[in-house]
Amino acid sequence: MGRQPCCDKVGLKKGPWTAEEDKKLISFILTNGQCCWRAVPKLSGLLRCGKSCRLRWTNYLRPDLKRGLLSEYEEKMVIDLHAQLGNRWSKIASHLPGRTDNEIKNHWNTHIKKKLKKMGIDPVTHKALSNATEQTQNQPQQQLHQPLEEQQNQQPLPVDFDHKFEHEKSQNKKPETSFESSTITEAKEDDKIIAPEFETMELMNGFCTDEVPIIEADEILMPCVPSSSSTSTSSSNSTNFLEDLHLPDFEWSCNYNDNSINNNNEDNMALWDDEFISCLNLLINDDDDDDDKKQVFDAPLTQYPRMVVDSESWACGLF
DNA sequence: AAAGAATACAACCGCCGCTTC
DNA sequence: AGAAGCGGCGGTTGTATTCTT
Repeated sequence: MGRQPCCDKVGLKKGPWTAEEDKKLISFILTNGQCCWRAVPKLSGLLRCGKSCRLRWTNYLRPDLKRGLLSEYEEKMVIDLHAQLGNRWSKIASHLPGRTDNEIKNHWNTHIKKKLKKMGIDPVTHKALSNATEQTQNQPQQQLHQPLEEQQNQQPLPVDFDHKFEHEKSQNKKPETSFESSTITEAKEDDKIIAPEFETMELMNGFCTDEVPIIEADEILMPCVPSSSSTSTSSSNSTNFLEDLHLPDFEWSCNYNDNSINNNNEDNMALWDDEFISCLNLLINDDDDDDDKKQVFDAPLTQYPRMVVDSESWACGLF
């Protein structure tokens, strides 16, 4: 006998989330933390299944998400990680703070794939397209989940490491991957840090940087001030109301993923600062007359003991 | 200006491994 | 021990937006 079903699937709402639903979900999670997703819809009054709530939160509502296009640096990270991990988007995403697997997957399918093809690189094998095309055309589905071991035998084409990224790397806080010690053979296990090897990559010189707006590092890691450069062109009526409200962007700790240092939580994230909280107040209280919701975020942060605000916990989806 | 095509991305679906009972 | 649920993941789809003609 297993557990109770997560939700009876009758009468559940599907499709795009409304601002009202978002508010409910945010309010619930900020006051209760992420407990079991099964319980979230019932307790928060949402007519969604827990899975849908989790997805909405992790892919869209989480305050630690970066918005906008992936920077060139991030894009190269993705390419290199993809060369090593294949379509394991969540693993790839775990190396890119503030990015979700869904976002990376979408970006890969819409931008990077095309770029690589344009550059003559097969996006699946990361080898020169002339050979790889024939291969993939003959065996179209085969390598989507190519095992790591196999990929290690098919090293990606060498790509030059653009000096621009040296700069971006230094600006972009310390990446959790170590570029210096990187070789593909170091990628022993999925969960170990897998280091890109940009130093030896030369093909990236052909990267069409003019096709993609370059986001400078200081645009990616904004200080915690309301963003005036939201990428949203359609404001107001969408479910994208978080952007409309110009919630503060989010700054990762320099020592993201550095367990030895992360014990000291309070310095790690500037997320829950006063400004963010006041934005949330706006978010929750802006249009309803539901008085008992008001002041939810007026209280000091210490009243939310379940929220551990270090970046690692956020990254792990834990409170 | 309008229509059709292309693009971007949020959300869903289904599978899988782990956990619970 | 094994049936069944849960959470997470990757693939796919639907739709809104942007671009092109």
